[in-house]
Amino acid sequence: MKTKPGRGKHDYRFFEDVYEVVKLIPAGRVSTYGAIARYLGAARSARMVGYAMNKCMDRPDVPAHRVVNRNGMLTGRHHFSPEFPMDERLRREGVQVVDDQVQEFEKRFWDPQRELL
DNA sequence: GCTGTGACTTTTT
DNA sequence: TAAAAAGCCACAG
Repeated sequence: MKTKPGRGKHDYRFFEDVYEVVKLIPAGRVSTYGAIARYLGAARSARMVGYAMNKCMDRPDVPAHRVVNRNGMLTGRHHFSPEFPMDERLRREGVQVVDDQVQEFEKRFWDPQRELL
């Protein structure tokens, strides 16, 4: 991803690239804000990834529930609709979640840098 | 174009 | 070991 050809550096949309990566996360797997930020070449912009997620709530095509913090904790569950909670969506995909914590997080972790190359 | 902000992460008390 | 502080930066107003 990163900057697309033909698109000036000024027009670079960080959020758009975040969404693209998030959409690539396979069902039943989870990734982290930091990993996504690193893959996009903005290692110090992990917060921005979370910020992007906040804005993507009106985008059904972005599985924001598969993005957690580096400890596998569902820090953003309160931003989801109460009728479709983050942990419930994950469980439906086969991810065990106990007390806002992804179980076997290291095995579920999906690193775009490694998996996507 | 300056200011505040945040679904993070790392370092320092 | 747990809590607090500090970097970090794209985006919105």
